[in-house]
Amino acid sequence: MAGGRGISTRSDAAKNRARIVAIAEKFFTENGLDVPMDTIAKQAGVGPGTLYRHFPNRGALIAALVEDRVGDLQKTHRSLVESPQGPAARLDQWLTAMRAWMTSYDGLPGPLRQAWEEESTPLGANCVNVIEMTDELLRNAQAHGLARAELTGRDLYLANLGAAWAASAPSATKTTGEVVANLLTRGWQTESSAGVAGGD
Amino acid sequence: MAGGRGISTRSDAAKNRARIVAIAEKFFTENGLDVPMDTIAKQAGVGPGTLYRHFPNRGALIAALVEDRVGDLQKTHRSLVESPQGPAARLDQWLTAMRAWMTSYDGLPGPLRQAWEEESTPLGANCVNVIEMTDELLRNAQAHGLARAELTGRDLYLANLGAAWAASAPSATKTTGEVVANLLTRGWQTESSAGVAGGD
Amino acid sequence: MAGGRGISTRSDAAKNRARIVAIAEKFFTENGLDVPMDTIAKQAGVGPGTLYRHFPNRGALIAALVEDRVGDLQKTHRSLVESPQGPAARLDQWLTAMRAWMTSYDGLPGPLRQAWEEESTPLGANCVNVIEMTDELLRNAQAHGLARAELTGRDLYLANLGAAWAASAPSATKTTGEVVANLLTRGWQTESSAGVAGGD
Amino acid sequence: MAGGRGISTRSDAAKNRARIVAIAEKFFTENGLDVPMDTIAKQAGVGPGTLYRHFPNRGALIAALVEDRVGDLQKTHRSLVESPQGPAARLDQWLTAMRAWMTSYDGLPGPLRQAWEEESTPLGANCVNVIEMTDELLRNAQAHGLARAELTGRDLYLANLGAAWAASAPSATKTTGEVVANLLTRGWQTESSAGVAGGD
DNA sequence: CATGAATGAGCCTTCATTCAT
DNA sequence: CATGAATGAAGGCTCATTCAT
Repeated sequence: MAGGRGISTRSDAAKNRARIVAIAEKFFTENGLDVPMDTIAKQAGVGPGTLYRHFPNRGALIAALVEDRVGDLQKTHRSLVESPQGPAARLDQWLTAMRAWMTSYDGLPGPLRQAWEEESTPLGANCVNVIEMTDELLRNAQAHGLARAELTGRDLYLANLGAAWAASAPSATKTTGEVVANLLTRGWQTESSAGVAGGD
Repeated sequence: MAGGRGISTRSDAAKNRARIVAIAEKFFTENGLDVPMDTIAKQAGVGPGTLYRHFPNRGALIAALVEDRVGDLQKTHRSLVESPQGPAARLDQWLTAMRAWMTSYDGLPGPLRQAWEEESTPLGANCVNVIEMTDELLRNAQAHGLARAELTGRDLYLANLGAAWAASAPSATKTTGEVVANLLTRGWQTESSAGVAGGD
Repeated sequence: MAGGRGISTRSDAAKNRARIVAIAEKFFTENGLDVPMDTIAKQAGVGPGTLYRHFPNRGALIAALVEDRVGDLQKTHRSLVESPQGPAARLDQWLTAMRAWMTSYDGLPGPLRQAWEEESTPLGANCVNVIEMTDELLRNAQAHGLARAELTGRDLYLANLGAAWAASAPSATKTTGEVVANLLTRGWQTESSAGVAGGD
Repeated sequence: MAGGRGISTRSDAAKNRARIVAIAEKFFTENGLDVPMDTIAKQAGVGPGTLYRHFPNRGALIAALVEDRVGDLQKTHRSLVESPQGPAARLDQWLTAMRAWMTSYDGLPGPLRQAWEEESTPLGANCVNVIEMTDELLRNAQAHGLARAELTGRDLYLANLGAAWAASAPSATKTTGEVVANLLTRGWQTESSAGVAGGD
């Protein structure tokens, strides 16, 4: 119908992709991840076929959006790595940022848990990426004796994913998230009870 | 309960209900909570109408199964309350038992998070119940200075729900659960980092 | 359970039947004929089995209620037959009363149309009865040259049933019924158009 | 409509839609409006999804079929308007045609009564349309003193709808419709009884 | 005679994804 | 490369009526 020669067509496609991403971003932010694909396509002014050309399935679309946000997260990571703060503070801030990323969209923890450690899937690749960044900051804290030695980035990742998920509970307040996070940082024990329960 | 003469007409109903519960238990355990109601009915050898007579909706069926398991949990609670162990150890064991309960069925944390603090729904009532038991053991630990004073049963409940959820990740190993739980108990910080990062 | 000897049981049954009728009357009046049988049984404090013992099916229950109202209609008929008014006025009043009967319950015209001329069904028997009463008053009017000779009670019955049905339209006003009835009485033609259209 | 190159993709959709309409027409004619949607879909050789794509609900499907028939009715209207016959005869013929339309399918009067005067629904729009055509012919008759002045198109529409409904009674004969219609035209009174009973 | 448990066909939709045009 | 039509499984639920207890 258009009849351009090739390059123009490509830019068409790029424009479409961009519009889809923008609309999906909006819808996912406002309504969570449960929006039907058709709705997104319609809003983006394209047919579902076009949507599926750019993103072979729902997961791919989510992954693309998530990837964008991972970009921001990487910036945070870089700035934390170079930050003058102590390793523990850095890790702490990192985890907070990570949880924010995990709750970018309502319902995101689900796919994130699903893709966890699946290096092959696009979403999984991002997860691995985030885990590695976590690992880096964690190791640094461990090197200074500020974080328990037996922990890994994976552990922190998954635990915080659970925290992010829990904090999205219907009757959860804003505080809820912080409390749960705090628990992950300090545990429920006091120093005097250490060794008495759990652990090791 | 079954009994001899006159009173019943319930013998058959009870039998059916029991069969439904047994089948649901089986399916939920094997395939998670997403089994179609009709499948359960069919397998139980009853019509959908009968299923819906006993359990007006999927939530009610889940609640019934969960309630059974809460029974076990209560026993655990009682034995812990009377246990000679120290308060911290008791709380620790309680939380482990609670997480086991939360993962009775694949997908259970979802409804549990949903019903959380809804006293009116059958499932919510059970949650409240569990939270209270948690609270009791927590307060006891707090009274001995073995658990941080600002925590509540709700906090521990929700955090552990998140942990239970996270530990159900597809590629999670058995260890995963323990590690996350351990994190909730002791936090990631070492003593020397306390105060440097995180909460309060 | 009661243990009376027979007569007492019978009175139990009668009491049940009466309660069912009373409740059904109430429900049908308030919510139309679409109320589920179970609802009526429950409200009447009996099991559905009992309900079905007294009334073998929904139609029978409706028929029983309708029959009660036919009783009133018969009184009206008698008083009209003995009334000093002219035959045309009597017929007119009769038709009004009949339409009121036809709309005793929302949705009644349906079953009435269905049962129409089925002498064998209980509801049909009532219809036949009403048609006969109509016929009597009509014939009287015809004998005085006040009603068109070719009409029968059946015709008037069915036409008024249609009118009753139409007057139950959602956005019908109170006037609607009267207007339609008036149409059935006088037709849409003026005298000067008689013979030009329709008829014969 | 089918066409040659490029524009379409609709050829198949149109074909499907046509098939659906044809099947629905057939089923509705033979079995009344109560045919399950799934049945129609299956018979049309399409999935239920396709059926619902074309007609978002049963009402829309009915409306589409009814609209087709309204087309015929409009032709009748035009030819009557231009007819050399007198206004009363025209109105009479119009009402007959309208009743025929109203009974296109068994059970149609129901939805028609429901949608009556709901300009917003597709079916309602058609009703309004028909009422307006009725009004036009009625006014013409009134202008010549051939129809009672106080009547409106709405009145005639609804009264005839009731007549159409009544004439669909199970044991109604072909004659029944005519008799009832005749009643609406001339009323049951003779001239000599005018004023004695009814109206005004 | 009452009870209420059981039946089970039937209904309307929704949506991720594919593929003909 | 875009379109949007088609798919079709799946799913939750109702209710008139029967019948075992």
